[in-house]
Formats: sequence, C-alpha cells, structure tokens
Amino acid sequence: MRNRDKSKSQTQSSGTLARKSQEGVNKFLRRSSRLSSSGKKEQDGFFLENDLKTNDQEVVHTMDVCNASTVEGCHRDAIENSQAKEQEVVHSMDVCNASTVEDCHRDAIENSQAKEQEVVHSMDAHNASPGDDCHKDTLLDDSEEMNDSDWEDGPILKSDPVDRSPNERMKGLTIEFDEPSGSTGGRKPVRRASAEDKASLLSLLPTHLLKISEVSNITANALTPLVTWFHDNFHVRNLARAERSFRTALATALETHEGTPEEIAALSVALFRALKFTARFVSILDVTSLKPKADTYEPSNQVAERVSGGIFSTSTLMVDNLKRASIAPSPVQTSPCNEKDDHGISSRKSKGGCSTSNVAQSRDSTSFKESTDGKSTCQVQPDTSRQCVPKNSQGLKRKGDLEFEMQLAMAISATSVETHENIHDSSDGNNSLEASIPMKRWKRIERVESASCFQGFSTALGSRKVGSPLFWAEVYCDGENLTGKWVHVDAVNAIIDGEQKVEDAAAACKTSLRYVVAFAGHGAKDVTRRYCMKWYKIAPKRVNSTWWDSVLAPLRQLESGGMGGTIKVSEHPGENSSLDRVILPEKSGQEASKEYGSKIEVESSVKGSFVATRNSLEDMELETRALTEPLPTNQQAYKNHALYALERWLTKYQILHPKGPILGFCSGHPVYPRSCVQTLKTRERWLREGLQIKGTETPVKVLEQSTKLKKARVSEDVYDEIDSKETIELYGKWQLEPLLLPRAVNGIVPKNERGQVDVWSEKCLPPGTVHIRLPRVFVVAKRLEIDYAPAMVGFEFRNGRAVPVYDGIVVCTEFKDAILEAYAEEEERRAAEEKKQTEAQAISRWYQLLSSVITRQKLNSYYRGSSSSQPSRNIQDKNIETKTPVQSSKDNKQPTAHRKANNQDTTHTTSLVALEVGHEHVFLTKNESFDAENSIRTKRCECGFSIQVEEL
DNA sequence: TTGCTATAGGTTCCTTTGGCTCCA
DNA sequence: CTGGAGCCTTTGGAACCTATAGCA
Repeated sequence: MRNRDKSKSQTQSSGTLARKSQEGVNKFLRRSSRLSSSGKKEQDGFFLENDLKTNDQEVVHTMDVCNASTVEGCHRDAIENSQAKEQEVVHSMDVCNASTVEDCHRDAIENSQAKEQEVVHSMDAHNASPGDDCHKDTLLDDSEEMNDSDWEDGPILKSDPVDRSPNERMKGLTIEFDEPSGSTGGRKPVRRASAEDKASLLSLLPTHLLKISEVSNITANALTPLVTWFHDNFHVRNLARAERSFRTALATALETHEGTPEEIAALSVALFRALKFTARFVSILDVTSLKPKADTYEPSNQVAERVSGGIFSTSTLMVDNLKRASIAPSPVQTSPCNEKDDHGISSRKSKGGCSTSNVAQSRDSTSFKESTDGKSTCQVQPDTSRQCVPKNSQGLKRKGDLEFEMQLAMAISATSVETHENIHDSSDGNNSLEASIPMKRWKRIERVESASCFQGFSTALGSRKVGSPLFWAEVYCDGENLTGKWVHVDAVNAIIDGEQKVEDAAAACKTSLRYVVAFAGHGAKDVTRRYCMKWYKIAPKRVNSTWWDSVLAPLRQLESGGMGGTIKVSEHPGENSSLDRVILPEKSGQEASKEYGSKIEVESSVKGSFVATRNSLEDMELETRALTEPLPTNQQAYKNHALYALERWLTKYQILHPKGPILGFCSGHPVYPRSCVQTLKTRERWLREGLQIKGTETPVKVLEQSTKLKKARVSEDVYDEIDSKETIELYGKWQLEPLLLPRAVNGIVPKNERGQVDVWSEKCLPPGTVHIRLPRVFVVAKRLEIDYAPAMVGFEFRNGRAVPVYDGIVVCTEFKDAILEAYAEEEERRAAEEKKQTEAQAISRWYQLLSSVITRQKLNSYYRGSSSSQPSRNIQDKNIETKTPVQSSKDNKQPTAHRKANNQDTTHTTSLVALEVGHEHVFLTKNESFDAENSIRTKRCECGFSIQVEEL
C-alpha cells in the first residue's frame, strides 16, 4: 500500500486502478474491522454485498485465495467490482495451496469491462503436495487456519493496522461469494477474499513494466526489470505467522510488501501470471528421509516455515509429522534433548563435536533485532537460558549424537531467549507463555532466514546455515532457445535463470534437493532434474521412481492442463484477450463456463498442441539432463551410478563390454559409460532365461570355484586339489543365442543328465513337449506307458540344503490330450475309491461304537445285583451268555445295513460270522487304551466288544 | 573443516538336485 | 522287495551397507 501513491503518479490508468483498488481495500478493511470489533465473526459462507459505482470506472476484482491442506478443501472467494467506463481490467489471481492430490483451490481477481481496452490477467500460484500424510499439528494449524481464514477476519486489522481514513471509503462495493461449481456438501464453504487481496499487484506495477506483457517472445533478460522491481518492492520478512492464517498473511504481504519467502514467491508467481506469463510455483519438498536416522538432521529453516504455518507448510509434507513426533517427544517435556520437538522439528547437523551445551549456546545462540529500516539483522547473543542435559548422554558414543546434543542445546537456548522476548511481546495478553514458546522459536528461525535472504542465497550463522532457497518461480520464456524454455526466477533473491545455483545454495544450507516440484493448474510436475546437477547423490534418497511417477501422473496432467489455461499465444496477439478468457471457466465456475464454453472448444486444440509441445520439450530437456550429468569427482559415486562406471567398482560378475569409450577420469581411473557394464552368468544361468552360449564362444571370464565346494571335496577325502580346481565359466549377453533344445522325437522327451527337464520357464521346454502341472499325473503316464520326464520348477531351501521342487511332468505334445483324459478318469476313479473308503471307515466306526454300547448295556444288566466275587469268570460267562443278544441286535440293525452297503468288507463280515457261530473274544494289547486319570484300562476285541478293567 | 579413500564389521542375498528310516 | 513319505536340521560365500579412521 505504501507504493500505491507511487504507482498512481506514474500513469493515469494504473494510478486510477490503484486508487480504486485502495479504496476498495479500505472499505473492506473497515467492514472487517467492524465485524471483528463486534465479535461477530463471519462464518463460512459469509455473504456480503455492496454496490459501488465510481465516476469513471467499475472494477471487478475476483480474488480467490485458497489454502487447504485437507482433501475436502476447496474454496473460492470472489470480490467483484464491475463496470468501469474507461478500462476493463480483469485480474485473476489464483493462489492455491493443496497438500493432497484431491485438493482443489482457485482464486481469482477480476476487473472487467473497460471501454478502450480489455486486459485479462491471471495469477495462479499453486502449491500442491502429493503427499497424503499430514501432521496432526499441521492439521490443527490448518484447521485453525480454515476457521480464521475469512478474509474479513478482525485479527488482520489488529495485526497490521493501516491508515483507513474515512475519506478513502468506497461506496457500492459489491462482494459476492460464489459457491464453487465443483463443491459438494462435504466441502468447505466459500469465503470472501479480504480487502487486502483486492490490492492488485498490477496496480502497483509501473506502466513501463506493464508493457512487458506485450512482448511477443519473452526472454530471461527481459524479465530482469520486472524481477528487480519486485525484489525492490517486496521483501522477505518473517512475520508472526502463527497468529494469522495464510490468507491474511498473504493479504498482508501484498499490502505491506513484506512476507515470508513463500509468500513473496507466491506473489511473484501471481504477478507473472497477471502479466500473462506462463508461470509455475516451484518448491523444494520438505520430505522425511527414507531412513529414519537421517531425519535427525532436518533443515531448520524448512521446519520453521512449516511450523510457523506458512503458506505451503503443510503441503510440502510428504510424511506424517505425527509419526515424526512419535519418534521423538517434545523438548518442552521433561527431556529437552530429543531429536525433535512436538512440531517434528529436528536440529541441524553441525560438526564440531562439542558435548557441552554452554559452548554450543554461546556460539550459536542468536537473537535478532530489527533495524530502523525494517530489515532484520542478526546478532550473536550470549545465552543464559537453561542448559540441555541429555538423559542418555553417558551412553552416547557416536559423533553424530554429540553433535546432535550440541544442536539441540542451540535450539533450546534459542527457545529460551525467545521466551523472554515473548513475555514482552505477549504483554497484550493474546498469547500465553506456554503456548507461544514453540511459535516464537520458529519466528526466530524465520528471522534468521529473513536476514539471510537479503544477503543472497546462503548465509552461514555459526555452524548453522540458513537461507536455503525453498520457493521460487518458473516462467516460460518462449524467446529462449528458439523453442522456449522454463526459466528459473527467484524474485526473492532477484535471481533469474540461476538454476545451476540452486543446488549449491541448497547444499550450502544443508537442504536436501530430493524433490523439486513445480505447481500449476492444481497439478504438479517433478522438475528436480533441472536443478540437480548431482543426481547420483539424490537418487538413493528418493522413493521408488516407478511409484513416484505413478503418483505424479495425474498431477502432471493437471499441471499440463492448468498451464494451458494461462498460456500466452504470441502468434495471435490480437486474440490475447479471448484466449485468456479461456481461463475464466476454470477460474470462475459454471457460469463462466457457459459463457466461454464455445471458445474453449475452438481454442483448446491450438492450446493443447502448444502445451503438448512445450511439455514434450521440457521432458526432453529434463531427460537430456539425466543423460548428461557431470562426472562425479569421488570414486564411490560410480559404484551405483546410473550413467557412469569405474572398472574397479565392478563386481566379479560384471565386465566392461565394449571397454569404451572413456568418458573421463576420476582419480586416474578411466570412466566408462554404465551401458558398457555387462552382467556375466554361467551357462546354466543363461539356460534358465532360455539362452545358450554360441558354439564358438569362450568364457569371457573364469572364476575359481568357491572355497565352499573345495571344502566339501576335502571333507570327502578327495585330495586331488589340482585336478579338482574347478572353475566357473562366465559368459556375457553378447555371446548368447536363443536356446535350441533337442526336439522330442518318436514320443521320447529329451531329458537332462538327471533324467528330468528343468522348467524355469516355457522357453526351457524342449520343442514338441508340454508341461502338465497336475498332481500324480506321472502315475497316468506310467500306466499308459508314455515317456515322460519330471518337471523341476525350482528349488526349496530346506534343512540347510537346496531341494529341487517338482511340479508335474513333461510329455510329448501328442500325448497331452490322452494323458489329460486318462488323468480325469483316474482322478474320478480315485475320488470314488476314496469316497468308498471313507464310507467304509465310517460304517466300521459306527459298528464299533454301537457294539460297545450294546455290550456295555448287557454287562450292566448281567452284573446288576449279582456277586462280583469272580469278575473274570463272570466276564467270560457274560461274554458267552450275552453273545446271543448282541448277535440278534446286530442281525436286526447294523449288520444288515452294513452288508448292504459294503458287501466286500470281509473283515467285518468275518467278525459278524464269528460272533454268530461262537466267537471267543481276543483282547490284543495293541487295542488297549488306558485312562490314567481313572486308572481304567479298556480292552477291545476285534469284533468290537470291549471291557473296562480298573487297575489297582 | 570438508571431502575422499580404505577398511572393518555387520547384514542381506543367493546358493541350489541327500540320505536314511519306516511302512504299506 | 519296492517305492513313497517323512524326517533330519538349519550353509556359507559374496555382495552390500554403514561407520570410522586417516589423509589431503
């Protein structure tokens, strides 16, 4: 706002626009102030409408700034002032922060309907993170942010009071809240844009810079004055972000020309888009390392940004911060010397090995005071705060642990200093001391970053480096490289086309460059290759590329489509406005869609081809970078390098073929292309892949047999070691040809030396044979007298040794049908027989059970009331005397059924006959059972009769 | 202080086709 | 006598990874 007058004085048009914008801002600020002071905070879906008509202009502003970190987040804000007499300016601003794939946000500022000219500006800054994990704290932050994210929030005004003279009131301001077309009941209601957001960047821009949008083939150099102007007018200064939402923060940044790096970067993207440049918001994703230990040292500046509730703080999280927090408890708790606090922050790694916190604190504890010009400066300040005494300091042995202690001490000391400041700062009673401690800590770190940003990319503060480039813009310059080029534009640091500097700057600040993602059109694209010159260092730290590509695939499409909406087609300058209107349906919902729908169809093909070409060109560029990476300077980098290799780092099963060309040297060792590295295998191994060695080829490499086999030979008393010095002959792929196994002739299956066929794959089957994978099928082949070979399909490591696994047989193809048919019959017969046996067994058991029951009943009736003086004799007599009833019982019931069901069961038939003609029970020992609990021994006869004897 | 190399130690992966007894 | 089933007992070398010392 301070530059508003300046801009007004520069041009009539822009000045008028600026004035109108400022009037609108002030009007809305007053309204927001009233709402805030009355305590009636507007809730979601707030709708406010005022009509404002000025003398000469009616400016339509639609601003939609979204910051959502949840899936449901989709918001749209719109402020419109319409019907200008002399100008029609449409500004579209779209600043999105989406932390999930589904996030959809849209912002738009529109000023429309000018008489003499129609300019459509769109600003669209997106920050979307594909990560689906959100820290609990982050979610809470976002939740709070959503709650107070109404642009009319009172705290906006509290935090940043501006002069709002009643004379500056605008009358007839129309503010509408349009429900997003795609919004559903589950989505967040729309919100109004704040008054601050109506401050158009374009209205601040000098006229001569506005003309840059008319340049047909923009180049990087042409952007210099624009970036310089932006750098001069917008400064990085980390404000108390925790106290306000992103929307308010961005509005404030727009108004005060100060903000966090991501805010400034987002505004720069918005500016580029407003000027009809094709621009993207680029961010280094703050990701957790694949290896948990590596998380110990996390860039403090990134953490600070995240915790402080920065615009994209949540969106760049790929791993749940809650998980991080679970790893290390909060330092606010009893043990302050943990790796991370409750915000998931970790200390930066710093070499030095000082285990005493005092030294660390005195060296690195810093405080900052603001100079008169508003810029932050930093000072080293002795720390008198509490010391960090790690619980497990005695047990820590590693250097890294000591370093960590030191770093943590720094963090704690810094916290303490901030606490003192906070007591002073929070005198207004807004924040309690306890609640403000973490926030203040991050504020401090942010200030460090802020200070560093004025000095360039990298700033060292003691051993802790801050100021890493995290956010910047990419502008597509169609005047570069004949075909156009994405140009790195860091408006915060006033650096244009400095993509080579990013990696070094990030490395200097110990920021990992694992993922650099460009955001646009609700999508994202991985452009790490553009900024990473040492891919071999990055690649091992990235997730599986296949997974990552699949995750990004839909986002890439969105990004591509989104960029199409803001593309500048210089070939048709006269149609700029109409083309740019194509973005409006995307921005403004269904109504605009209907209005411009026809134009979309007409222009989409032209646009689509252009975008496709641009995307393919960029893909080619990134791919080219992947293939032209500079040679690493250390040898170990070649060990797993995707492009280059050193011969000394090859394994014994690898060889260089062809051995050249030599691409360079590293420590005197020639560097070869990785494509020259060939994997060698034995003849048997190649056979598994259906390949065999050509007849004239000799082993390209010969290895001695492993000592394991030598030992085995020695153990077998085979001492002819000279003769037994067997070797492993290795062959390369270029020595191979397709496997030519002998063909099956006369129904005979060709077998190997073990009389089998190794079926590693279908390629290993001799021609004319087929693999039948059925259990017991060999029985059928044998019965049919068909030649077959067991099919060995692999090995199973069992009992300390490899055991071959067989599955089915290999037979000649002509016997396949016969075998299958016979197999079906055999299986049917086998099933029937199995069923018959099962039934017979069941009947036998039933017979045995019933016989036992009947016998028991007879015994009970026989001995009831009689003397038990001669039990053995009685039993014998009983057996004889009860024979008839038992027999009659069997004749009447079970035996009849049994005979009918199983006439061939000669065993039971014999038993029955024996009973009928005077069977004498025989109690075999093998049929006895003993109940140890009751000391009762049960003796059984083959006929089913049993007696129980209590043993004394 | 940083980066590189060599090395040690631990971990992971790959290797790979018995022989005996019992019982039907 | 034969053939099938079950049991025994649990490798070791190479590659790979990580930490560390030493050096420039």
